[in-house]
Amino acid sequence: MTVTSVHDPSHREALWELEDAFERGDLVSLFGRCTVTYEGRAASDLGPGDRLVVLKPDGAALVHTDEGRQPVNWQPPGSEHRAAVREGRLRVRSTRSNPDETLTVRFAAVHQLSAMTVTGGRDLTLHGSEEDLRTRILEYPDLVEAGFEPRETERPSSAGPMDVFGVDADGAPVVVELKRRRVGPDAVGQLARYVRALREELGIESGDGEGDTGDESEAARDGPPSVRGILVAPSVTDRAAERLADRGFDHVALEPTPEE
Amino acid sequence: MTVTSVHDPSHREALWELEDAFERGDLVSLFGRCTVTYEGRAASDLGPGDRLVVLKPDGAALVHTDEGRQPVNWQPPGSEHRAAVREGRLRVRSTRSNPDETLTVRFAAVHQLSAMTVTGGRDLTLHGSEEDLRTRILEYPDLVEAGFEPRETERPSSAGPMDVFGVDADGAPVVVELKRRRVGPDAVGQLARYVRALREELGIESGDGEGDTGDESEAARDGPPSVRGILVAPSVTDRAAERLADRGFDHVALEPTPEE
DNA sequence: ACATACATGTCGCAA
DNA sequence: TTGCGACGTGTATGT
Repeated sequence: MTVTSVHDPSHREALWELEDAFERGDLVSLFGRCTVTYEGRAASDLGPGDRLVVLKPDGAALVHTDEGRQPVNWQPPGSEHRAAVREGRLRVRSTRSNPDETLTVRFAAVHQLSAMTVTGGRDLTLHGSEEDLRTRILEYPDLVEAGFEPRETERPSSAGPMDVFGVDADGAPVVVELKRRRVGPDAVGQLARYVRALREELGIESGDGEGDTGDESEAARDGPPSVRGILVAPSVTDRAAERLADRGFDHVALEPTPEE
Repeated sequence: MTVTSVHDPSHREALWELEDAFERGDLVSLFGRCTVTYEGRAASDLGPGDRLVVLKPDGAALVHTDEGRQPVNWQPPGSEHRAAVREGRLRVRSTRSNPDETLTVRFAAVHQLSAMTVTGGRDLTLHGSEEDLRTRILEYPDLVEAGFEPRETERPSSAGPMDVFGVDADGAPVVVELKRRRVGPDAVGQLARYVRALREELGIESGDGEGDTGDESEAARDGPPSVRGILVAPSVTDRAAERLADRGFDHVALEPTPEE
């Protein structure tokens, strides 16, 4: 079954098993009492305690306590695991460069070590992402607005690619920003950057500005159609709604997948 | 030693051990061949393969393949684990509400099950965060600018709390936005929101505007001191630098911790 | 519970 | 390699 398992190994036994597991490219799970130090983008110290250490053949390292979704310490894939016995204790060290980072786990005791050769798929099929929302809109553009016509996705601009570019029923250019979930003010800023970039590109006077003082939102009412901005998201926070209004943008409430 | 470990248990044995482990509040590590389905904020399916499943007493659940720092599937803390045998197979299900989410792991075979009662600290001391950067600046304000005087941290505004508020050598109000690492355009937008909010609050005409057309950044030279914006970060991207210039903001290159 | 911003975010993609 | 934005982001904090 290609699973190795050792209960309460000596530090030296644990070292042998670890080195064999690294050699085989196994996924390793290590229970033990240990301290952890990290130095790299930041630096951290973790005092003695029981933890679960996971060492992956791709270089990823995870140190988990009994709480939280996040590891208390970790190392990204691409790192290199090394094990050694120093002063009679097992020490596992994972390092990478760019940036230079080192994770060191020093064991007071190893309670359990397991290693498994992994086979089988790792492809996840996910539904409900922003891409699903885009697909949905391209298939049913009227969900955005009656008469809306998508022209391009990921359209490039000086501010980066806009999610969907199209024209409204009056032929006015429309920038659509998609979010799969409720959004805050940041998304409005993003949309604003795209709209602004497109206005510059099209040589349109930014008549309604960026709403810097919040009192210019009516400037676009009468003139020729400028570039419109539409934020498509399930919902928006109050502050986001304010900023949308300031900028003269619209919000369309839409879920990435149809409601049941 | 409070570690339970079972090699190649039957599905029913695995169930018993799991239930005991849940009862004890153990941290569980489970090697096995399984499929995973998730339904909640999104929905996903994962075909058969060998995986490491971690079940924490706080409700967190993690499904790891042999690759990546991130679990391929998970459930946040606060969820409830339940185990059962259905059609002769072990099934582990973790659910939570708000939002309603369910993670289901169906095992074809359990290779290894370990459970550990966790003791010891889980407090991490971390250095190099944004808070360290703030501390550094409050201690040595000249790092921001000669004559800079911090007045308040987390100062409230209609756009949210600004990292540091102070005055420059001329007595002009200054909003400082801190970032612990190299930043993109989003950070400039954040700073702009705070500056804008403070200008409104102080009743200052936004004379130098937002630099919408990029040619007004000198407007503030002669008039009374307006609100300045300073972005303190190790470095900025080109696009962020552009936006800083547009808005008439300054960038100060500074690391969260002194260089060695 | 909601809103907001940080994070050693991680991850994927494109220039 | 860097830049940029999505993510079932998670996590803490304030309201």
